[in-house]
Amino acid sequence: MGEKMLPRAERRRRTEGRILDAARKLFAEVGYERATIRAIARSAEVDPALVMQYFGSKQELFQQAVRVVDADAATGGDDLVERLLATLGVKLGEMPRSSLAMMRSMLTHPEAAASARRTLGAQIDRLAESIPGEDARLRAALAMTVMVGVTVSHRLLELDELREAPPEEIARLLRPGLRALTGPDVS
Amino acid sequence: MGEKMLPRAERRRRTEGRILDAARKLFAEVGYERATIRAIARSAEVDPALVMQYFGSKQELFQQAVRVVDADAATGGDDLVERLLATLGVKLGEMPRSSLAMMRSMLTHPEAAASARRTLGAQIDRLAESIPGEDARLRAALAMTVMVGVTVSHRLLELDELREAPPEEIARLLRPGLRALTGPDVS
DNA sequence: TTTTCCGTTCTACGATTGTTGAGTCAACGT
DNA sequence: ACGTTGACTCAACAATCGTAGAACGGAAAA
Repeated sequence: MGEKMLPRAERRRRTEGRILDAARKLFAEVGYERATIRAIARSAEVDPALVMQYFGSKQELFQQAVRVVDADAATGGDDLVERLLATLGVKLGEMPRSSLAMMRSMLTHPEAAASARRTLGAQIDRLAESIPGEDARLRAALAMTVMVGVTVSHRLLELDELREAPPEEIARLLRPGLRALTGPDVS
Repeated sequence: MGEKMLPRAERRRRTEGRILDAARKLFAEVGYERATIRAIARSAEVDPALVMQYFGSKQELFQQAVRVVDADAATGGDDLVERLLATLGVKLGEMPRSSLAMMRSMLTHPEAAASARRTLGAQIDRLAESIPGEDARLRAALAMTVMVGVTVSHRLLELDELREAPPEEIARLLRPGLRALTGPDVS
């Protein structure tokens, strides 16, 4: 029908991509445990066994699905706080599926938790470099904590109050607090 | 050995309590899906079938386990922000097991998510009454969002940076941001 | 005591899960 | 043209899950 005959390598790349996309979608929607390999395969229009053959195990499929390209330094020129708000996706309402997949599972799946701690740790390190004072790391951690809270509440819990509000409004209200955290002066 | 002969009603109450405690413990530690009825029963030193007989289903057991007494207005005299920080348990490092159980599962278990939304919504309502301005609800929601972030990162993800920090320090750094959110003046 | 009740356990069912190995068929190298 | 590779499917296994029903045994009621 719609699928023409393609060279083997190309065809493989595409199905592998379809599987990864379906995996990211389902992991992000229902988390690691409830995202069945069978459901993922069905969503990718593929036999469940193929998923195993390509990725070895559900565990490895998950790891590959949440592996991030880590290219969020795109908006690098801006202010520190502005970069945070942009990364949060609060301005555009968008966010990479892989990150959502990781966050959805981080409370119930040990490997996802480890992955989340690693990612958060790295961002805390990077953030702490731009913060003066001895408690730079703690401040950075708390800033990331705010990001986690907003993302979880907005994107995963889908709290009405946040979904209804315009992104710029959220960013505007969050700004002072983040400045107080990352800035040098605290009462 | 240690268990004396007790009147039937009393004995029932105790085992039921043991089951609920074990359920709260496991739900809080590994979340709804991974907290097996068999594991809960083993932790309560009881046969799995008994759990079913008492609570009907795993779903009902969970609901009863996370049902909160909602008595956190104890520290009612304090300031608004101080009450928030106290409720967060950031000062004492404690938090009710039932709340942790609910939060652990809220991203992957639909009913837990609904329960979390309900609880958060109620607290947002209560908080919004003390906040002036038209965006009171959004401000209240964002304040709760911060609480969610800190709790998730600290108590559930067990982020090193937060675990190592003294609670008062965390409260001190969070205060300005929460004041900016709940207070009347924003830049 | 005898009989009824009920806290508790034993055993098992059916469904679903991750995972495996044999099999099919078209695309490839020669 | 031909044998081989590799993408892909079929069917099944073992384990684990929530759950149901029958049975035991001691406490309560008669």
